[in-house]
Parts: sequence; structure tokens; C-alpha cells
Amino acid sequence: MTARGRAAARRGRPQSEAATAALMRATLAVVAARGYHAATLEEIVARAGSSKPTVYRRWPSKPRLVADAVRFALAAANPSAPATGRPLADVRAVVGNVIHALRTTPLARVLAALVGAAADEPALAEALVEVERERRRVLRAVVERAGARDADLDVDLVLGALYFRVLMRRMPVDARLVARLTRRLYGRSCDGS
Amino acid sequence: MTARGRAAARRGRPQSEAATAALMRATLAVVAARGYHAATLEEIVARAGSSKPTVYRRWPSKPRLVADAVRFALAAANPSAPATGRPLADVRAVVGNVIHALRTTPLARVLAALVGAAADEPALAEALVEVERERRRVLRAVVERAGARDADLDVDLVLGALYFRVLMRRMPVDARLVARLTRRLYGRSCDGS
DNA sequence: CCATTACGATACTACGTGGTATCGAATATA
DNA sequence: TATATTCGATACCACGTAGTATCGTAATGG
Repeated sequence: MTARGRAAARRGRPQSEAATAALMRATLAVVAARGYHAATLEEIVARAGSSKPTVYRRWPSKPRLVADAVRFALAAANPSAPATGRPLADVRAVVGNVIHALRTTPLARVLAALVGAAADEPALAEALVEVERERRRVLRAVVERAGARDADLDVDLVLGALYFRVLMRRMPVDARLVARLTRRLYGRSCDGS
Repeated sequence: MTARGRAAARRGRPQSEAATAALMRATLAVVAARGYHAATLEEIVARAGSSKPTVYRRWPSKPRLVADAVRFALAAANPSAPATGRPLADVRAVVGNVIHALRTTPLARVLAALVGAAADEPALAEALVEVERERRRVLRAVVERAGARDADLDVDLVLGALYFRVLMRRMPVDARLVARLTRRLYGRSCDGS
């Protein structure tokens, strides 16, 4: 995704993986703080203790840099689905993971930036859909086991409610949403186990 | 919101309301087509058959222009809540209105642009929250009558699922979602009427 | 008819910023 | 040691565009 092909240990100085990781982190932080367009390469590079040429040796453009930074963030915040044998507990765990990521990482603000910039930059639209697909894959598995008749709809409901709060209402997500959501959708008065 | 105060019918040539409306429509169209940042005043003005000075006589900046354009769009697409006496029909009607607006107006793409730019431009964040509040006011009334225990949560679920599809999954909303949503949340197997 | 204000057209300024070129130093292979 | 490639620093260019200034003209009120 970033370095050039692993063709038999090339000659000169190798690319610094530390610099790459620092750039990913700095990109996320600056995009989260300023939004996509107001995030400047200058600030990203300064924060990473790196330089613009180092960026452009890895990524061909700003949108591609940001798109990879988003994938980098997701990989660290989307653990695979648990399977404890208690379906409701699994749902609560996954929903809790999403909420925790939205509360404690810059991912929420970064996604907001992506949603707006996706119209302009195809690379960002692609990254956005990938993020959604990965989240969906994990959540769908547990809501199916919880007895959902229309698992796709349930995923839209759960993720939708969470992102709606963050992106449109612009209010922090509350950890108690885990209980409210699971009770509403899989509570004792309806089906579910 | 745009013209100056109605202080005793001032002297010279009055501001053209036709030009104002044309600018609102053109702003919505261009922001929908290009996103917030790539939407240029030049293109908006050309499309409206107007000029930049005419814009800046009404709004002090681009974000304020776009913010008012969003309010303008919402006013045309958010009818007040019906009260037919049949709660489920009322819910279906309001959800159907939202879906219809998302399908047939540029509002969806405009909101996507707003979500991203809101981090940068306070005026857009304000407009975004206002749009959400108006939608919520209407929808909340009908879901309360439909017997929702936690009306705020239900509004988040319904609007969240719809906007989630549009903003993050980037797929068109389907008119059949009305039935799937209302059945899932207020269907016969649970409470509801 | 005169003063006032808005109109659309056009040219222009000011500024930010993505991206490139060029440096000397560092780190790798052969 | 020679060669290749990366590193961070810095300066620079090219470009787009928000916003302003200045036109001559059109529409209102006094």
C-alpha cells in the first residue's frame, strides 16, 4: 500500500517504517482537528517530524495519504466478532467496541471529514465504503446470531444511530447507548434470546 | 435572514427576490454536484445568472451563503407532522417524506458536504444541527404517538439508518425502507398499536 | 427629474497550499 | 570503499479562488 515491491532487498537506505507510522498518526490527528480541506501537508509533516518529500515518496497525493490513514486507523479499532455462545452479550460487545472507538479515537471526526470530501475525491469515497464494510462484516455476524430477521437492516439501525449522533447531531456518544440499543432491538419483550 | 430590515420602504431599487431565490437554488445544485469546497462562487453565480457583488450584498461569506441555502432547502422539504388518528400511518407518512426528499432533491448530497465542512465552518455546523432539529421535531411527534418508550432513541434509529445509507454507504435509499423500518420498530410482534 | 440603491459584468488582489526541486547527511548493499 | 536510496530541511512554483473595487445601467421613492 505504501512501500515499493519487496524485490530482493534493494540497495540503498530503506524506507523508515517509523516515519510511515508517524505520518499516519499525524494525518489522523490533523484531519480530525481541522477537517479534510483545512488539514495542510505542512502541519501534518511538522507534527510527524518528517518532511513533504518523505510523504510524496510514499503517497502520490493528499487524498491517497488520508485514505490510507483511515485504513490504518480502522485496522486498530475494529476487532473481530466475539462468539461467547451468548448472542446478546456478543452484540453488546461489538456495539461497545464501536462506541469506544468513537469516544476515544479521532476516528469519528475523521469520518466526518471523509463524508464531506468523498464527493470530491474518489480515493476517499473508496476508503469510506471500505471502513463501513469492515464494520458491517463484524456487526452483521453477531446480530444474525441474535436472531435478527433482516440483519442488514439491523446493522443500518445500529451503526446509523451511532454515526447519526456523531456526524449530524454533533453530540458525543454515550456509553449507555449500548444498553438502550440492545434492549430496544433485542430486548426481552421481542424475540432474541 | 438575507435582506436588510423593513424600515419604512427605503429609497432606491429594491433587492430582487428572484435573484435571491435563484442564488439559493444554484448554491444547492452546485454544492450537491461538487461538494462544499469544490463549489465555487463563480459557478454558482453563473448558474444563477447573477454576479458576485450581488451575492456579497446578501451574505457576508461563502459559508453563510451555503448555510442559508440549506435552510431554504429544508423549508421546502419538511412538512409538519400528520395526525390522522392512526399512529402507524403517521409514522409511515413522515418516514416516507424523508425518504422522498432524499431521493428527489439535492438535499442528501448537500448534507454530506455539510457534515465534512462543519468542522471547519461554524456557520455550517449550526445549519446542520438546525436541519436535524427540525426533522427530529416532526418525527418525534409521530413516534411518540406510535407508543415509543424512548422516542429520542427511535428518532436516532430511523433517521440514523436513512442518513447512514446515504452518507456512509453511499447507496441510494429505497422506498421500501418505509415498510422495513416501521415493521421492525413498530411491527405487530412488539408493542405499537 | 433627482437621489438612491441594486443590478450584472469584469478585472483585480491577496492568500493559502499542493506539489516539486535541491540540498547535505544518513544508512543500506556490493 | 563505491554506489544507491532515503532521510529531513528549505525554498520555490503554480494554481485556484474568496472577496473587493469599479463600471454603466435599471428600478425605486421624493
